[in-house]
Amino acid sequence: MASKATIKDVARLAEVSASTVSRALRDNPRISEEVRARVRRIAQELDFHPNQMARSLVKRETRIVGVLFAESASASMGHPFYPAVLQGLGKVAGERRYHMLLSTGAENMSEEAAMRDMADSGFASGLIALTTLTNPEEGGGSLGLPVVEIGHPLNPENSYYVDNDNVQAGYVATRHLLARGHRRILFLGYDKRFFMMENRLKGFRQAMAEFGAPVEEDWIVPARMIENTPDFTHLGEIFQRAERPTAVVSMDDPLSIGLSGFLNTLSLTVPGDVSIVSFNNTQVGQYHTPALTSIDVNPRELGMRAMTLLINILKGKVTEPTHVDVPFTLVERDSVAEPRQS
Amino acid sequence: MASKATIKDVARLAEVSASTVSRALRDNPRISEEVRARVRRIAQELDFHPNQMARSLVKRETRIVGVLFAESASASMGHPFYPAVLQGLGKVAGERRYHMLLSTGAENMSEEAAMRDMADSGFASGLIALTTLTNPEEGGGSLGLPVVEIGHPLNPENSYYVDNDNVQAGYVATRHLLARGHRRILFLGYDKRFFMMENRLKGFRQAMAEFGAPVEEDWIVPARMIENTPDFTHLGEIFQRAERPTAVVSMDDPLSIGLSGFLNTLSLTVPGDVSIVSFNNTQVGQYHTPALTSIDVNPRELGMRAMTLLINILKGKVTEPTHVDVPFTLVERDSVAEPRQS
DNA sequence: ACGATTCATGCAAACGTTTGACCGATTGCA
DNA sequence: TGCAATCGGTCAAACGTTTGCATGAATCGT
Repeated sequence: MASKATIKDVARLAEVSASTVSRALRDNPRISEEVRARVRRIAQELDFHPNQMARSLVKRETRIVGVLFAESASASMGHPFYPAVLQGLGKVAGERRYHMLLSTGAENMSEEAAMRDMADSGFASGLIALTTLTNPEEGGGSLGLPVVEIGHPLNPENSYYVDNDNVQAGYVATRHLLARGHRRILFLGYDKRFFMMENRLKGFRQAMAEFGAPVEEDWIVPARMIENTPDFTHLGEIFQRAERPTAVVSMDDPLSIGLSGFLNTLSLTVPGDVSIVSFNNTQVGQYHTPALTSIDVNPRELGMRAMTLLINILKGKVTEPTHVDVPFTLVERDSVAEPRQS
Repeated sequence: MASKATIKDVARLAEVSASTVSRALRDNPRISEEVRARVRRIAQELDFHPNQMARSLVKRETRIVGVLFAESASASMGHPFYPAVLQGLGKVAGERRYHMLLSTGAENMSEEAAMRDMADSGFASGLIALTTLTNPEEGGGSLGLPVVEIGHPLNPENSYYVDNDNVQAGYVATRHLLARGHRRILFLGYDKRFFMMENRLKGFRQAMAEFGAPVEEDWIVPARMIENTPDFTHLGEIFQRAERPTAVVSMDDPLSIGLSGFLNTLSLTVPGDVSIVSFNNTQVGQYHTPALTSIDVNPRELGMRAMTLLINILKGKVTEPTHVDVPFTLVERDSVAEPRQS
């Protein structure tokens, strides 16, 4: 019991060769029932567990997939989107008996570098990456590992990825407001570093065009952050005009909550004066007053699909670049109303 | 470039033996500057990265720590506490260049089983466990791996663990109410399966005794759950009495929010009619109206300390069973007021 | 100038598996 | 009865490192 039993110990006690033990335990048909049973028993008694290192060394595969969150795993977890994805990943990983290796690359390591690091470490058989940027620096050579991305990849043509249809999402969010009569709509939280945002904006424009509503270019505004909390002071002027926006499509619940508070300081109420359609359908948005109407991008499902896809790739069941689209849902709550007659 | 370069490839091109390459790359002083430089260069050119499997096999250590969340990693992530500790773990793991392996043991695997599984897999050099139960089934033999627990372990005497002082936390929470004049205080969310709860309750009793407030035993109530959301109907009777509680110590923010809503249905307001001191200081509690006064148990710090401790153990810097206490803070917001004159 | 140190490197064994090649004994078929 | 196929198992090589020991060359002290 002192140190772990090896396959040789089992072999000796079962009076067979190591190869036989290996085969017996793996249910190789060339081993007789009798021997198999004996080996099994001994292995049990010795509490033998094959050394995965040795195993992986010769088989050149591990049942480990590397999981890579943008901007160092460590930072991300603040937003509930990531835990949700992780939960999805974990669920199917568990079911399929895979382990997840979290890269937590050094502080300011680039996405690319982190991926390389993870791949080079040799522990993972495949990678899941929450890659979100529009231009990571230089793809570089292949990693020699299958990679499934969550989000919109650089080269959709030859990538495996799972994603939402973000232009559709942007479209639906906007149409929801348009259909209730809004025409002066502001797009909040734009960040051109993210594909996602580009696409949502595209959907926004589509919907606006469809309803013949004009798009004011300076009503497409990024979220300004001061020490991690949004700053809205630059919106003051826009919302104090007579012709102010009557509705906002906002890219994230926390952002929307901030906006809601800011509007209150201007004596504008939500949804009375300004309606909001938000994204991510988080708990905080749900508990906020008013409860936010928000698009749920289904992060858990994103995770599940990504892990399933990767495992299928690893098993050789999938070989062609594949794209899976995870449906989103608009959940209606209390932050949208019809615009006041003006 | 097809398949990865091995140490032998480097050796051949550098015209030295494999052992020399190994030593050169690890800065063994027995290698001359000249050779070291040459080997380095070649390794670089070949984009050589030592195979960690092989390496770990002979060194019998990996730079991987297994991380184990109670009730299957996958389920936990719903509550922000877990991502926060994961964030802490990840931060120091990254800094120290360790990887984290998430166990996602099969669906209904016990904590013990999951730990064994993780240990047997042979990938992890140490374990971090968020073990919370008062009685896991049978400790069983040692795992042969150092384990750091987050939370109160079964055998504090010979365990490594990091935890809050939960009796003190319970005490402080309760005193906060007592000091404002409350005497009829209900303890909500008790669950005897958790050490944590036992301790907080102990602190509760201490404070009550200190202020000479009587403890009604049936005011120590568990959280009843219906499909994952709390059910308060059984509290109706208690809160409709004339001598109802004027304050509640509640074990979790989401629970408190539920309670708050329930009280409203009884035409009781928070904090006007009932004050609440909550635990976990989550975002939802912060955004809720009224914003919750809540005890922050500092989950991120818990994670950081746990990882630091484990790595120190692995490096042999710590050998004696150690306990680190992470301070909590009571953050005051709007859910506590003085009781109405009655 | 010579044996004793030190220095820089190579050799080979180990780490614990898996797996293709091999081998003797049964069995099947004609 | 002879020969091939099948069965049940063993042997040894391989996976890619690390590391104790051996070795030959250079350096040193006397």
